Amino acid sequence: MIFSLKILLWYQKNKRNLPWRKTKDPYRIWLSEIILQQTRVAQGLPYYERFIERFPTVRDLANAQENEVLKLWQGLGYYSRARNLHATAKIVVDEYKGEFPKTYKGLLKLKGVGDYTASAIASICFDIPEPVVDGNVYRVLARYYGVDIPINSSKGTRYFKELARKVMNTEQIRDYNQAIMEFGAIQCAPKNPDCTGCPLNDGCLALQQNQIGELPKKINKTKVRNRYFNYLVVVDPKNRTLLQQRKGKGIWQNLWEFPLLESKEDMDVHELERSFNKVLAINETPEIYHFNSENIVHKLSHQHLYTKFWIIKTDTFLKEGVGFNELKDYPVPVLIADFIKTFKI
DNA sequence: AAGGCGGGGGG
DNA sequence: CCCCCAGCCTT
Repeated sequence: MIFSLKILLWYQKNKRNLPWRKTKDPYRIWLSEIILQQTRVAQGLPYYERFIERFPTVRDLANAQENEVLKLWQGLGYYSRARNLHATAKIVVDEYKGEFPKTYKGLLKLKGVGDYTASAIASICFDIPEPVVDGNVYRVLARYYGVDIPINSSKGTRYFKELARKVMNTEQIRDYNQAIMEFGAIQCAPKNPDCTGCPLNDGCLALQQNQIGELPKKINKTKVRNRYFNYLVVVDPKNRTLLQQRKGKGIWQNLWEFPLLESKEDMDVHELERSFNKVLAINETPEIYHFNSENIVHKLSHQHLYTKFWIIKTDTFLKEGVGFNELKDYPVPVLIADFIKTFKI
């Protein structure tokens, strides 16, 4: 039996029951694919349910405020996905009469939709024979066909897309694309895959050559940057605080946080007393103490954030202040959300 | 071609 | 602790 039929057969027996497998609605498929970018099914699933509940149609999503979309996305990471999701919903409603493009090329024009996502939507919704190549597919193909070209090189990108196209099942592309991903996620897992019980073990080159642990190959290039964050949690006489929205280029764009003083190295209370007014417009000398004496280390894949929260009690009434009980409405990074959970005035 | 962008779970 | 996840965008 050929590769694609074995994959399809395995899928029939082993596929999980997932909500986006019950529909061909482009809106729902698109939403599920954006959520699942670089995200495990288990983590994305509750977000998908909440998005569908709150935004049953693309028009509902387009009519929302970005803050609400980001709030619903909070905790899922890669927030450009949420911003692009919202922007694309508006474009689909305003410029495409509420209908998603029905071709691979048309889909590719949407913000936040790249080669993988366009292929997924095209094949699942419109039966277009375009192969998906995600992390799972890279792994399955690299192992089964014994390919040691790095998957994150430009040569690898081209090679695996071509290979995927060559071995796909065009008649059942909708099931096949989901099948090979599901196979990679469950049977051909990244670590300690169950090769003994695998229905494709007889033809698997990596298994024959004892290369399961070495494939797929990847060029490692993650460099971690250390940063020191001092969050200034102002408390005024009416128990209000200051919150601001992150703008510009870096992490957490358009999410909210307390006024931030970033430093080259760890700061103590004396340094903070000297420099807090670079960020805050407070005239008197407030009472300042730290919430955590040891840095809270928040680890992103590419940055380690050594963080202190400073409580600043001021006599000044904050005109733009936000009540602590209103913080729950603002989309914030997990780092801030964790602080809010544990901080009691 | 390379770098930036989150957060969580598993081994 | 390291790796990887239904990737995409900018430079």
